[in-house]
Formats: sequence, C-alpha cells, structure tokens
Amino acid sequence: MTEQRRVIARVLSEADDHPDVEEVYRRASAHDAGISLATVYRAMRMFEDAGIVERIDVGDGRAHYEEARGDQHHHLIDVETGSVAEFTSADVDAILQRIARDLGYSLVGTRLALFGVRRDKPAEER
Amino acid sequence: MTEQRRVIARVLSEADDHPDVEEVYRRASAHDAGISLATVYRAMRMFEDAGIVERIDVGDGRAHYEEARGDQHHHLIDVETGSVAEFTSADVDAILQRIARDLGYSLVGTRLALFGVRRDKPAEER
DNA sequence: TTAAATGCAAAGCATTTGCCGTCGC
DNA sequence: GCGACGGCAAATGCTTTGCATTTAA
Repeated sequence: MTEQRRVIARVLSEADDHPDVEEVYRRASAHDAGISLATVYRAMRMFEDAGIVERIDVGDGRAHYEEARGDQHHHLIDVETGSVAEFTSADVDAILQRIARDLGYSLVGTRLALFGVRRDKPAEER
Repeated sequence: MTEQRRVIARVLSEADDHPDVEEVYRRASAHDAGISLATVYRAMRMFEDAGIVERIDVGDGRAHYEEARGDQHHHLIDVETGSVAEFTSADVDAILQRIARDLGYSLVGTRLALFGVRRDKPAEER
C-alpha cells in the first residue's frame, strides 16, 4: 500500500536468488534511499505471513527469502560459495510423507537442505 | 578434564532427548550449582567440535544437542508438543546423494527435519 | 480524519568473548 | 608454575518493538 512496501515487493519479484534481509534492504535502498531496515523486516514478516514469500535457512544464521511458488522444492547450498540451487523430487516427497505416516504423524512441513561442494570438473578450475 | 566439564558430559550422556543449552545448564546446575551458562556454551561447542555431540535445529531458534551416534538419522518434530522423534532411511539418503551428484555436487551434509502432528488415533484422545 | 505504516533508537534473544582469577597436573 | 578453564559481565549479530510522526485512502 505504501511506497516503501511497493519498492520492497518489486525488489523481491525482481530477485531470482535468495537474499537475506540486509540484502533486500540494500536493493530497496537503491530504488529509494530512506527506507529503513526495520521497515524491511516488518515487510518481510508481513509478506511471509501472507504467503507471498518463504523464509529459507541456508545455515548462515540469517533468514533468507524467496518468492513463494506453488511447488514444494528444496535447496542445495554450495558450502564454498553460499550459492543456493533448487531441486524438486517427487520421490523424496513421497517417501518423507510415508515415513511421517508410519511414525504416526501427518506431515505438515518439511525442511530439507543439502550442503555440497562442486565436483571437480574434468580439467578447468582450481 | 575439569569438574564442570565432567558434569556436563554426564548430563549429556544421561539425556535421551534433545535438550537445548538452557536445559543442559539447568540439569548440570542440579548436579553442581555454580556452573555458569557460559561454561555450558563453551563445553557444548567443544563437544561439538570434538564430534561428541551433534547440534540439531528443531526450529525454535535455539540450538539443541544430542549425543553423536554413528548413524545418519533425521528428525520428526511434533509441532504441537515440540517432541522430537528420530528415523533413518537408507532410501532417502540414497536419493539425496544421487540428487546432489546429478546437480554436480558432492554431498557433504544434509539437514532434514519433518514437522508433523499426531494422527488421530481411533477413539482415545482429545 | 483516522487507522495503518515508517523511522529511529532502544530492547530482546541466543550466543560469544575479554578479562582476570582459579584450578588441574 | 603454567597453561587451560571457569565466572562474570559486556559485547555481538540478527531481529523485534515502543513511540512519536507521517502517510494512504
């Protein structure tokens, strides 16, 4: 509704990565200096509650965000660069569902993150 | 080596749940009042670095710990009670390994937690 | 006009750390 | 005796919040 919110929303929809709050703040500031960090935090929470963005935990102690899409996807974090790749797997989802059921639970959420290092490619880098 | 460390170690080996630092502190204090929270934090970090305990994230913002066992197991957290169940699945582990490989990575770590609610049993509770 | 949103600075949490006294070996 | 360890309180990093002011509708 407000200008700041609009800017933050734009920043989020333009992002194709997984920025943390500080980074969203940085990008929003570029569009409109004068947005405060507190406002970004408040907006992120609001967007999250509204189901517009999803919080992801990449293991660095800060909350990162991505636009909420319909699909249930997971993340693979490059432990050397911090970059985040995404993947989906109906197999994994199905097995997890079954495991929860077997344990007597209805699955209401899944947090899955893989951490990996790039496999050496033939003969290029390093 | 020191008394405090011994007490904390005992608390950890006696625990069959997944206490957070505050809880370890509470239990250690029962054995020996006069242990400080900072000491517990330092001990936990040391035990973790030594591979004696493992830190697990149950989603409440605090670090919880469990004794390190050899097996690669995962957790299912009851969102209503906060209790943690454990499970292992060679299937899941294998698929995740393959997924990482397919994405060009060597898997160096996995963080998997399921969140669920107890399924209504026939006609008992509630 | 009036509730909702913002900025700023202060507060909150979990966790870490500097400093100095103490304890184990 | 000396280096590792523990206690305390201050510091840290991320996030939230109280309050007075501004803004959207």
